[in-house]
Amino acid sequence: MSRRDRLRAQTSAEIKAIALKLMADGGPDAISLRAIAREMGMTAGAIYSYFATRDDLITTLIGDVYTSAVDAAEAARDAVPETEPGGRILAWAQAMREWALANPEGFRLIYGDPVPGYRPPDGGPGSQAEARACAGLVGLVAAAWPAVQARRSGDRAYDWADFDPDLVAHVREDFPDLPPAGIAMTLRVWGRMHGLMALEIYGHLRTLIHDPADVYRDEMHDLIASLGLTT
Amino acid sequence: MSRRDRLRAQTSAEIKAIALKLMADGGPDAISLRAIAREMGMTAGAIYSYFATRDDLITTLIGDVYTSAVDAAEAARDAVPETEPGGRILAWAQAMREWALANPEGFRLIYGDPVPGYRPPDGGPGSQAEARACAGLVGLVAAAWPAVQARRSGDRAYDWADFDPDLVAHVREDFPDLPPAGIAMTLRVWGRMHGLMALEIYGHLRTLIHDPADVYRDEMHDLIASLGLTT
DNA sequence: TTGTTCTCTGAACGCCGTGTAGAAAATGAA
DNA sequence: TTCATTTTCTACACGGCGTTCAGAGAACAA
Repeated sequence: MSRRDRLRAQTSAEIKAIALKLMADGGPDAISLRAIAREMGMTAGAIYSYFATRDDLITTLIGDVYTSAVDAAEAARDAVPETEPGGRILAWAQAMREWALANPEGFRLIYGDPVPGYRPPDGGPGSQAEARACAGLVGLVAAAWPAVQARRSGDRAYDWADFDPDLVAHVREDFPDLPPAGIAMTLRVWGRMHGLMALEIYGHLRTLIHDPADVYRDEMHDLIASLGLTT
Repeated sequence: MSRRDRLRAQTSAEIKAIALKLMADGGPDAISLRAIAREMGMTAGAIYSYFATRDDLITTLIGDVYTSAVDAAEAARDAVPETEPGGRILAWAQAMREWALANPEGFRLIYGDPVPGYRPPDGGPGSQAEARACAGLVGLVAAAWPAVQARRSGDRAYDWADFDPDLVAHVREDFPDLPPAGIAMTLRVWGRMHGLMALEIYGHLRTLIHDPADVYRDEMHDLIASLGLTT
């Protein structure tokens, strides 16, 4: 790695760091090439030596931010022994919510419209982080599957063909005992964790309840119970 | 209502209609005063005779769009007899999802970051429509409350003081038998309906599952069952 | 040293929201 | 009808944005 490469990596990291700072201060909309360049004592055009377009920069940021969120969730999950699948789910859920509250703009970046006009590319670093998050959730559901199976009833019969082939391949390799319905259940779990979190971050609960933490905790306990687990 | 007032109302309606069309075509970001004026054969400044600022227009649009969503949900709910509280919940949920799929940009407008830099005012028409939606959900939960109460356990003890005074006043007037925990349960129901919908609209399920409809239906059936109801 | 590659500037283009000054039109009273 | 008032709209300006492009200058490899 030559000196030039080092400088390049350093500048690239500085661009991303300033972008994150701007986002933390003024929301995702505050990420503008001109503002970043201003902060760095450069002109906006110079950034095009590092990122082909603004959306490229956003895509990279989404990957970084998403990765940090999943890191936090995985760490919290792994702090609970595997013998407590319910506790691991709760830990994951709470870690995600706490991360979201600490990084609301990051949450918007990942799960909302990141920035005016941005459209996520297929297979970007954001997708990779999302795949990691999805894999983590599948693992949590797989660990609970024996309990889940005992109470499931009335759900639609799912087939591997209902899901993305890549996802199916990973799941069947890592969790050979999990049937297609396990993926469907994973998506439901994800949705259930996401719902109250999204409403809270986007301010829809703020005017209704003083502290949504208890409601979220109750909901997660009910989720775990509905999977046939205990905490 | 004078001729001038009529013309004014008509122009105002045209501005909103064009804004909605632009939004449907190119997403919420496509709503720009200049684009609207261009479409109307006017200059951007003229719009300031009708809306003090762009955010004012957005606020009005949010109110309209939210109202149309709640109208759809209420109509679907009322098509199911009151003797089937579970069916009414399902109808509401399905109507909401179908509305969201038919108006994804509207969903983003209501539940996401509507437009760069926009911050919702307190007590705007959006809040009113949200209050209607909230009231509808409280009603659904209140109708199910006897069944819910029989299965609830382990939840935190809630107090009226935990919630917004206005909301509490309305609830206690309309549903005198509903305890504070009923509001908490309503928020949980809302979150549960919202989660998968938000993930789907923002494209996070698209790459994982071909048709999220079944997963959403299963989740809503489980929600209804968890309230002690049947469908 | 020379030739190449990379980085950055500065200016330009066309978008945007927002103001302001003044023209033009509609209105209501005399 | 005439005139003053109110409302609506244009024209222009300001600063912001992403993006492109020619060219200056520095860093590199030979």
